[in-house]
Amino acid sequence: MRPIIANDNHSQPDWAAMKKQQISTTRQRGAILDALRGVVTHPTADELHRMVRQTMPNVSLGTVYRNLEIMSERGLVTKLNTAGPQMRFDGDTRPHYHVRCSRCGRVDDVAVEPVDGIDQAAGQASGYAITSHSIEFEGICPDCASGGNSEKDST
Amino acid sequence: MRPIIANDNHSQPDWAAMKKQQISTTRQRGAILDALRGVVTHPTADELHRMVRQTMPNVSLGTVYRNLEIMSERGLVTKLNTAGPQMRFDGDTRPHYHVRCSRCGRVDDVAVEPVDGIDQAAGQASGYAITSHSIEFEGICPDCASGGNSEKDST
DNA sequence: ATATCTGCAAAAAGTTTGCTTTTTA
DNA sequence: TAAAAAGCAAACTTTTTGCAGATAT
Repeated sequence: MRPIIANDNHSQPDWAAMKKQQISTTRQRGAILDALRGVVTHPTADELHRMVRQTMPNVSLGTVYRNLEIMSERGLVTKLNTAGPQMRFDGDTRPHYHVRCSRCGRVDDVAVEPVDGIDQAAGQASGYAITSHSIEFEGICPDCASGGNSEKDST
Repeated sequence: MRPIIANDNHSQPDWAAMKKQQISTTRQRGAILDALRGVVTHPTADELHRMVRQTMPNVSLGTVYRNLEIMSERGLVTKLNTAGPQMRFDGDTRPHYHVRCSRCGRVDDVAVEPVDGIDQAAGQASGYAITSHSIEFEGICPDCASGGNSEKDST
């Protein structure tokens, strides 16, 4: 069970990654990437906007969207296709699976080994040229299970 | 490879299923369920609306949404969490996986055996009480691969 | 008869876009 | 100083909702 640790002590944003991808290194972009990498959750654009605003109060939501888009194109972050009406983003671009709490909507990583050979089987069964797959588990998170929290309800 | 066949000759809508689920049997609801069961694709609400309108021209989009919602709650249809901005629906409620064409956005069934034991592994790894999982493959569909069509582009 | 449902239109929610000014290379 | 990006607001797309009239049990 490989722990997926958040990168919490940011002295400097990861300008190197941006330079390598040939996108300009703006303060906002740095802050957005930092915020996303600083959490193990999978925030929506709006949540990220609120996070970034704590240190940079007039970043606009449009900027957050634009940067998440460009950074996902360049492989610095990942767009998640989880259930629910909003896009979610992941600062960990290594392949891994996700689980969504059907009660509160929270999305966590699942550290199981990638299922092997399934892309090939799916290719044969469907006739598609498969490039990847994603798995989303659904269940009740520990917090919700322990009677605790009773947030959103996003089933 | 179990073929998933569409139910194309509808003499009568499936009133029995609705009665069993205690929801009233309206013409619109019957037509929507019929339309969805009549295709192997996974239409959006809007596509379904257009399909139903061919035989029932003043069904409203709101009615389509409301019925898909209630029928998915009662297990007559399934809401799909595929990538892309729109919800898609599936008239086949048996557990199975899906593949989405990254070029044209089309979504098909994938007849591979459900991966066994993975829910338990995910439960241990995450601490969630897992109830289910879904897999979405991504790739290029045969039509797009053969140079043919060049529709939406929904990557 | 009464509860449920429909059609319509307006409202919400989420995301994208146009434009002007500011920042980066 | 030319190209890219930010901020702001308006536009767009998809889904939900309120309400009056119609339909189902």
